[in-house]
Amino acid sequence: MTESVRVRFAPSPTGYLHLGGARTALFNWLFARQHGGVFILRIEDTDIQRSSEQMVQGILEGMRWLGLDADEGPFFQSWFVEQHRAAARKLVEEGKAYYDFTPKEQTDDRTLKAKIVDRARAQSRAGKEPNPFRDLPLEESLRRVEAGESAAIRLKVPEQGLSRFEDDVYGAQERDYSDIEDLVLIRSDGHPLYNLSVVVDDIEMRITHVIRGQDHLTNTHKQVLIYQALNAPVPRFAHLPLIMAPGREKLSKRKHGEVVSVTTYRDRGFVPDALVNFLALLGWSPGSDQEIISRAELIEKFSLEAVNKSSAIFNFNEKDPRDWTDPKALWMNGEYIRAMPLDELLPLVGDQLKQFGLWRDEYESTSREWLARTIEVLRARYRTTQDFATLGRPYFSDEFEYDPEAVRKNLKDERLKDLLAGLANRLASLADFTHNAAESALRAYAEEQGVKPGLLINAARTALTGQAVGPGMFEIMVILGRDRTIERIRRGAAHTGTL
RNA sequence: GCCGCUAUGGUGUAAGUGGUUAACACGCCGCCCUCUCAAGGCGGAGAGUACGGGUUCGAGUCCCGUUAGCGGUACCA
Repeated sequence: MTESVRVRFAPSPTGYLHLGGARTALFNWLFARQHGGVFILRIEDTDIQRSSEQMVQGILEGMRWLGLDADEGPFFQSWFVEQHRAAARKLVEEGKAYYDFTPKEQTDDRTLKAKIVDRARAQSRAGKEPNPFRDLPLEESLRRVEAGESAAIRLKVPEQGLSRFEDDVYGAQERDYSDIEDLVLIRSDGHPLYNLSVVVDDIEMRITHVIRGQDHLTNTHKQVLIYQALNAPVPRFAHLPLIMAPGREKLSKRKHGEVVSVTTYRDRGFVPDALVNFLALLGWSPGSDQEIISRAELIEKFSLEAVNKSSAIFNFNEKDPRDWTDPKALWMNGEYIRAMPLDELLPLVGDQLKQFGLWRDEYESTSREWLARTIEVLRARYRTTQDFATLGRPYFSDEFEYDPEAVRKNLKDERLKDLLAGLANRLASLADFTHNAAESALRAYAEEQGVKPGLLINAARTALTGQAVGPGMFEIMVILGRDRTIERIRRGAAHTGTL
């Protein structure tokens, strides 16, 4: 009987779901789906001080939006603290771990990192000193603990030999036991520590493949030791290369803020499938030239063996508001907006229109066709669904700004004041206000007046939308309808020469 | 300091077991289309594969060294 695949995503709720975490979740999810396995969500909330309910909700929200549904969970690691303690006690009884009565060192986390390095440096220079409590007889240890003396529990790490495991991404891994210190399993205040907790939980949840960030690669040796001490089967491990910020900096929630938060992408108009597609290509490739890959194909083609070993840079530019995130991510999102069925795009655009106060109830009834057509016309030039509400505002509202640059370019000609007024009259007298009728009328009028049609077309576009760019001008007229077209052209005539 | 991981254009990636001028996508530039901007089509610039040594008829691919970046080194996760 072959044990079916069971994987988990185990974020700690000390911040929102960021892109690195999302990609880890995605790869776990893809792996599970591909193997018909189980994807488990476990929130590692044992760091009570830094965890918060709000962050938990944020993570859940992000995963739901991305469509990474868990088959089991969410479980909370804090539920299993007693089991973690019991496991440690068992190891002490079996002589595989011991009570360490060394008083706890005070650490202020200001200079924490430096302290760790200092200590490690001193140790590597002078050599490790054996822990005096490592071989204390069990009876004596228990007596002292019962007497109320506080002690941490440490794992006995072999003094000699080599730890090995095979990583599904990084290959064979080795580490000398002498480089691993007797790690603390349970703090002297009874609080179980990370390495113990994950292992006990992963055993309990019968995890078969641990897929997580590469920052855990070297610590995996410690965890393997705990599995062995607990007589539990060691799962397979696969570590994922890290995602870095420009300049090869670590991607940090604190430093890089919203660009790395999944919810930002939802709020700013990303299509979930597009972000999933983009994330999948960060550190993995199907081995072909294919860039646009559907979720179903991702499930089919994904493999841990094809995951890259080197870290990838997520290339956003904090200064440019138009290119607020990785240009390739924006391009890809545009591809999805262009290619996806209109029925699926409609509600996403609708959400943005609502967010910007541009929604009208008739878009769901009498104007549904109009909305669909308008989105169809606009989608070729937008990269996020939010663009419909910002760049596309003139199509949904009469209140919009005239871009000074566009006015200067298209409405500065003095003759336009009369020409536009004349054009408005011509359009008003049209029997049928259609694309072709409007175009014929405009071209005929231009010829009569001895001007190039382009002059009137570009002027009209700016009069109608305040912009110098946009869809074909007669498309715009049809979208706006006769009344608004005429009104805006007259309004535009007033703008001529204002700048 | 010690241990480990990594290294292909600006970015993301290709280049089965070493085999012709290192490929694709994004971005950038130009042309076509055209009433503008996109989209689309076509083309261009941009790396000789971090550096230095080997092995080999032949190395981005194998080996060694160096450098750089990253990770770990905690009674954090």
